[in-house]
Amino acid sequence: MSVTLKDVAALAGVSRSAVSRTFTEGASVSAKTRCKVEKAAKELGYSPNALASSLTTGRTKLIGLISNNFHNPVFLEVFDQFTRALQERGLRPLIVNLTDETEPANSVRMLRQYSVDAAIVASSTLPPSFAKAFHDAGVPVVHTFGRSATSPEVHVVGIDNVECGRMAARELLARGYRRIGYLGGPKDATSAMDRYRGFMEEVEKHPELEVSHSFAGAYSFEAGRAEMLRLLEGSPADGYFCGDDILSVGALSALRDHGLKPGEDIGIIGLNDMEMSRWENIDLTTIHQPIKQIITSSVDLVEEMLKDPKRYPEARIFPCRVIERGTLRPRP
Amino acid sequence: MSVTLKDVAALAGVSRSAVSRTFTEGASVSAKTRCKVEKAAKELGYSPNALASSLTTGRTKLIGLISNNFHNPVFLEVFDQFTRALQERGLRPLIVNLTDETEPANSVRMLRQYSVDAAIVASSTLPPSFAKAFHDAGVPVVHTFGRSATSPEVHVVGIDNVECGRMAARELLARGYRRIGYLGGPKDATSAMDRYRGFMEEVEKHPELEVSHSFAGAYSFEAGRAEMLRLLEGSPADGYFCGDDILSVGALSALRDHGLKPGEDIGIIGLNDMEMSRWENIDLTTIHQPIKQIITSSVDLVEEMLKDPKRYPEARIFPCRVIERGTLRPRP
DNA sequence: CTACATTTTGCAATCGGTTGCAAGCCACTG
DNA sequence: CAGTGGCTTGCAACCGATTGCAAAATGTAG
Repeated sequence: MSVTLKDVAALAGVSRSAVSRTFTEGASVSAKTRCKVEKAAKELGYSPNALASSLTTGRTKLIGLISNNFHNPVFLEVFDQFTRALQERGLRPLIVNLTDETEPANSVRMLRQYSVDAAIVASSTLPPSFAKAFHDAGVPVVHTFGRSATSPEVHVVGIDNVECGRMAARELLARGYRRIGYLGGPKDATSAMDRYRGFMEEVEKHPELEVSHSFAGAYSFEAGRAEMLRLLEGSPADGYFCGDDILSVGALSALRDHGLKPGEDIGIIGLNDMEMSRWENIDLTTIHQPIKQIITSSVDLVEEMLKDPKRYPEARIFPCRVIERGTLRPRP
Repeated sequence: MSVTLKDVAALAGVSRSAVSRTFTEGASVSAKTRCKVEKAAKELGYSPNALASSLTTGRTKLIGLISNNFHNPVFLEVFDQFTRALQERGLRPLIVNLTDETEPANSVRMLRQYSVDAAIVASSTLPPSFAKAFHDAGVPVVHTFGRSATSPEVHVVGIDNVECGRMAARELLARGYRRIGYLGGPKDATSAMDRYRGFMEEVEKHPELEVSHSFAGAYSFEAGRAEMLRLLEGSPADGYFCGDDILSVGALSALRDHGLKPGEDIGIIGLNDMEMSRWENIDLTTIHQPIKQIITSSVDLVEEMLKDPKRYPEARIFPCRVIERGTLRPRP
């Protein structure tokens, strides 16, 4: 079937060790044998079996990438960045699509079976305990977009969702909105609750405000749209913080159905700044989350952990900022 | 570090073979030993090392998933479906993000190093030769969304892009468009050229038509928008077949900039029927491509190939149909 | 209880590599 | 030329599993 170490060794007239050594960084081989081996390897089209070598080295370079946000377009960017960042470092993404699963047990077992060197939980909805389960099973883990904590149990890279909630509230206030609402993601998503907390904390400083809140069933267009349609049946607020860009886009679609102009009749501010939010026909004012930096940093952290699996847990929090586009009225 | 076969064998007081056999389907073990082993395994939290076993069985259950469409939202669905379909069958997706690479050599080498059982090339832009390279390297391969051929060299699952071009042309004609244009994806994409061919073939039957065509730089919103903006500078057609939904959405955005109403001033028909096309604020008339069926079928085919790697190559072509929404004028 | 068929079991080789160790090689020094 | 030290090299054990084979255990029939 496939060509192995032994075949190359035979052709080159050297021992198997010699072949192995020419293919491992920093091993001691003379220029002469290296040359012979490389020639033989090329001739046979040999490339070393990564899995076999993992048996002795204990390294597979496989990284589990676990996610559940397959209906949010921002995930396409996340996914693109992650796979590229990993590849660039010679690491291989092994994907787990959680769909609606929220228990880590299956993913943990599976990724252990494949001896992944580390796991990345890329989700803003799963609780810290999810990532913790990997840690407890001895799999180094980074929780990207996870809940930030002052004393994290596992590595977390992302944003301060509570602060983002405050930021959104302040932005609405600064633009003169007085009847304001939070339209969040699902109640069981940590990010939805954290953003809610920050938002409420800020608006409660102003007792004169009329404040409302509600939670969509998912981080999806349909859920955002459905929730906004429901709100429009009653007496809606005039400025909303939608807990995520895709919810915002759904909400914008609902406004349009009712003949309402975003930014004029009702204001919307989102969170994420996904590519689509820049599209001229969406033009969403939103809080920018530095996705690329977050992901690069996550992968950096993964690499660090490969060197030192006992690394002391750390939270890397990146600042966000408001991107002004067309869905909030201008500052006075 | 991690608990192995040997540990379980020791605790259960049986040989390593016995342990191995209790974990492999259809091996001969008595109920008694099986029970002892399972108890010991549970106690130690043992789960077999898939990579070690792959050494002897020659099966990894790893499937390479190769793609380059990370800027087209439809890929999110593709990706969701693929990862789920594979997981359901106990297979594990190992991702390769090609970005701009068009040479198969690197991916082939990498996937061979990881001994994937098969590869899926999920791309409508890469040529058949790309997938062929995997086949030639001894890696069973399915080219999903690939160019359909009457005598394929490797397994292809997808649609007949030429026929889709014809279908789009007929639809525009049936609705009374007489100045019609093709706004395709990049010229080096097989799907862009195939759709173009079918489209032209059909319109050339009607010499009275005024026909134009152009190709966007990529399958992306920006490229579609830019190309349509360019067309609007001159004298645009009044009905367009955009070679892909994301191009259509870009084009729609351009129309809006010029104060033109899609479906009234200028007609647009897309291809794919991605989720977003159903959104009320997009409402794109398009040709539906049965993505879910295509992907399920692709994974079925992968499973077949695992049983019989020498399986005779086959093209599985799925019919498409026009989904009427709001961006073409009604049939007379 | 014996003879024979059928399971069940453990031994040992194997999969494709890596690596500690000791021996071999070489050049250089005195 | 013997002695020293630094590189190279091959041997053989090992990583964590699977599996053919033969021995052992069990079951069945006479």
